[in-house]
Amino acid sequence: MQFRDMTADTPTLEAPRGTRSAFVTERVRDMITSGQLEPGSRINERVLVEQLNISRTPLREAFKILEREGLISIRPNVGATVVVFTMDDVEASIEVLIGLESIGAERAAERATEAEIAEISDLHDRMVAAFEAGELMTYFHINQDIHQKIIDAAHNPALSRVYAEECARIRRFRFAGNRDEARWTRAVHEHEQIRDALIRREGPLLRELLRAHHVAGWTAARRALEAEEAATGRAVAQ
Amino acid sequence: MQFRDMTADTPTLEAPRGTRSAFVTERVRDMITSGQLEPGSRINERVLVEQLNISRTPLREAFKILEREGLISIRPNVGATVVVFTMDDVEASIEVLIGLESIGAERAAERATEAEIAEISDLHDRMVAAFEAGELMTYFHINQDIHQKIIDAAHNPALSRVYAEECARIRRFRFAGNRDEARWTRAVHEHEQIRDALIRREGPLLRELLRAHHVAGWTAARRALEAEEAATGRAVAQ
DNA sequence: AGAGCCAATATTGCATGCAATTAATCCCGA
DNA sequence: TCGGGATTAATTGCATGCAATATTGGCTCT
Repeated sequence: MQFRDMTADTPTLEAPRGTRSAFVTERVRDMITSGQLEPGSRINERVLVEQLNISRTPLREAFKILEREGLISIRPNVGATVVVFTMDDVEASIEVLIGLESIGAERAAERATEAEIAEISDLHDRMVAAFEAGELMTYFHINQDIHQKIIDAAHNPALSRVYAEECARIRRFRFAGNRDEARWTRAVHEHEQIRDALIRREGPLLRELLRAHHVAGWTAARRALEAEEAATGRAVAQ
Repeated sequence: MQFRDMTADTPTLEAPRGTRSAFVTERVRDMITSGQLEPGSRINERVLVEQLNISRTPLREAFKILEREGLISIRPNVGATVVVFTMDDVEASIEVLIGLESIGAERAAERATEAEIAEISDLHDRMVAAFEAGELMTYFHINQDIHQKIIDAAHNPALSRVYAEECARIRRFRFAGNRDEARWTRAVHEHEQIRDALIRREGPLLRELLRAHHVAGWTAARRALEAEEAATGRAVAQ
């Protein structure tokens, strides 16, 4: 089982569409989150420039964006290095996500439109289908979508933005726990309760269910990651 | 009363220190948050380049950073425009800040060191002194510092980062309510309770106090901003 | 006069070159 | 053989020029 491949989108060598800056930003971001660029390593501009067949200008613009996203660190006159995530860093982010979902849950229960709830419910069904078919990748993506859609249903643009950003940072680690069959089954069950609470618009319950869901998910994920860490002898990092 | 001058640091025309990119980023950010660059207006690269006496390269890097911060919006082949904040946008951010402080408060009550609590308590005393001296500017800065320090005391780097970012986005609007003398007095009183709750490490109480503090603060701020909006005939925006 | 189209102008996106800074290499002495 | 310092190489930061795109102004036609 390759952890690395779980959430990485297929890295097709597509031609740059839109601005080169946007293209290279997305491309380098993928290279980091997929582990292609090793955490802690320096990023050589020239190598990347040749590899992506663009000039240094858009690459350096991408660096500035990715630094702001917290994926790389730029030291003036030295260069960019891939940020190393420790287990505690991920846990800290999870804690933030829980806090964001807490407020999102209550607001979503109040403000969600029936259409939004129906869409989430529909996503849930498709996620269950993916689970039953054993399609981990599909499950992950729908899962992520459900959580974001619940947040979006709170109708708070700032919340949606911050949540999405923080989510993206730790995407790879979040669902590692579901590799455990028992945990995965349990997660699906929890999601059923989450959907029901949303349909009944029970804010406090929804909030608590989401909190417990994340705590349980992260506990399992952390265990799995620590096992992998022990096996590979490397620190967990994106 | 110039709203614009409240939080704007003295815009000294200092020489660029560090990289030009960092200098120009900070400079343009100040120009936006101070209102020098009008919300909704297009930003002309050439004008800014001449004004700041740098080339387009570092300016364009700054644009990418500021876009990521949500201060400007870049349309490819068209240019950068200053993002317009509506009242609801600010309110949404406040809601996020409340959510972040909620989780921060409980963790801070658990994890804060005695030194951190002492530092916050000290800041509080200095803030009260600024209040009694009627120094609004000083009060604002210390106030902001206190809130950030409480968050920092949660010992969650992700939380500290996200909080600081969101705080910066709406800095100008947050304390507008304190221009009302009565509200200002009340805010100081609330801060006293906040400090006491932290010293006694009463997490849930601290959390609720902070929530109420922000709600009351924003209610007053919103009222003040809407009055200003009516007076100037312009939408509230940074 | 007003709408639509075309040319002229302005502005952006990107590549490249040069200077400044840092990292790597080599040489020398202990 | 190992450490320290100077020289060389590599890398970064920035300015600038050119091509591509969007905007503006003017013109024609209805």
